[in-house]
Amino acid sequence: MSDDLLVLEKFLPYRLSVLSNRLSAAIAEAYSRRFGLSIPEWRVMAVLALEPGLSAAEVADRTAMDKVAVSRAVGRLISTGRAQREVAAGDRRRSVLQLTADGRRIYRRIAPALRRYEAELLAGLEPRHRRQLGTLLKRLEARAAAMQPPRIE
Amino acid sequence: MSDDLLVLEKFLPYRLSVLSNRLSAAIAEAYSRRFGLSIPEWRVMAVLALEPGLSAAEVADRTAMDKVAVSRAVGRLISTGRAQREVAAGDRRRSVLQLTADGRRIYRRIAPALRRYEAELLAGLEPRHRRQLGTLLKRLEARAAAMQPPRIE
DNA sequence: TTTGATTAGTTACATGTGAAACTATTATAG
DNA sequence: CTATAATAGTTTCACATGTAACTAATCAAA
Repeated sequence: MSDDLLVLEKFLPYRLSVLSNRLSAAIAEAYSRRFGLSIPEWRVMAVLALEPGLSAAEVADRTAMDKVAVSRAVGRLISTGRAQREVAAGDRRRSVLQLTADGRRIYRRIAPALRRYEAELLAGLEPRHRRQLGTLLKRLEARAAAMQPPRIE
Repeated sequence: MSDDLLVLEKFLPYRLSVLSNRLSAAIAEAYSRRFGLSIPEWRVMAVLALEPGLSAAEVADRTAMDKVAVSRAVGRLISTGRAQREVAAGDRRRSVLQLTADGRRIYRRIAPALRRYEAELLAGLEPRHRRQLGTLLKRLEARAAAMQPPRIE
C-alpha cells in the first residue's frame, strides 16, 4: 500500500476508537437505562467501591478522567444519594469520598453484569489469545505513553 | 478475583477506551493545531481522499459516524474550501462529495505523518504480534457486533 | 396520477464537555 | 511571620454532540 495513503478501516487508532465506542455505548446504555448513571459516574463508583476514601484527585488518577469531570460526576452521585463526601482530617482542601449503602448496592448489581459481558466478549478467543491480547494492550499503552505525538509539517 | 468486583484497570472495555482516547487525542491535537481540523472532519477527508464522489450516507457508513456528524463535518469542510458538494445526477436528494485541490493537499500532509505514527507505535511489537493484534481486533469487532448488550437486573 | 411511506440530509434544542478563571486552603521562600 | 506559590476542587463560558423534529425528494401502491 502506498505510503501516503491512509485506509481508515486499517488504521489502528481508528479501529480501536470504533471498537471502544461500540463497547462503551452498549455498556453505558445498560447502566444508564437501569440506574440513570453516566459513564463518568460509573467510573467513579467503580473505583470508590474498591478504594473507599479516595480524594477527587486520586479518583481522577485512577479513572483517566480530568478533575472537572470527576467533580461533576461526584456532585451527581452525591445529589442522588449514592456517594458521600467528607473533608480530610489533616487537609481541609481534600475530600474523602465513599459510596453510600445505596451506591454500594447499585455497584453490586452492575459489576457482575459487566464482568459477564466481558467474559462473553472474550469467550470468542482461545485462552492463550486472551493472554496475548492483555500483553499487547499493555505494550501499546506503554508505547503510547512514551511516544512523541505525530508531527505534521 | 471475586466475581462481583470489577477492577477498572483490568476491564477490557475500559482499557480500550483509555488507550483509544490517548491515541486519538494525540493525533487530533496534531492535525487540529496544524490545519484546524476536528476528528470528524479528518475522518471525512480520509474517506473522500480514497473514494471521491461518495454521498453523505456513504461517508457515514465508512467512518462509523452518524449522519448529523457527517453533515456538520462536511459543512465545515465546504465552508473552509476543503471539500465541495454537488447534487447527484439521478437523485437530487443525494450529494456527491469530494475534496478540493486544497483538501487533497492537506490530506497528503496528514496521511503520511499518521502512517509514520502508527508504524512507530507498532514498532514496539514483533511482526507476528502485530499480525496477531490485527486478528484479535477483528474477532473482537465481530463479537461485539453480534453480542447482546449487558443485561443488568 | 395521487397519496402515504421511505430516504437523504439539515436544523433546533437540550445536554455534555474542556479550558480557563475562580475560591479556599496549605506549603514554601525570604 | 508574611508574601508568594502551589494544590484541591468548583464554576463559568464557549463549543461540541446526540436526539428528535423537520424539509425535500423519491418510491411504492392503488
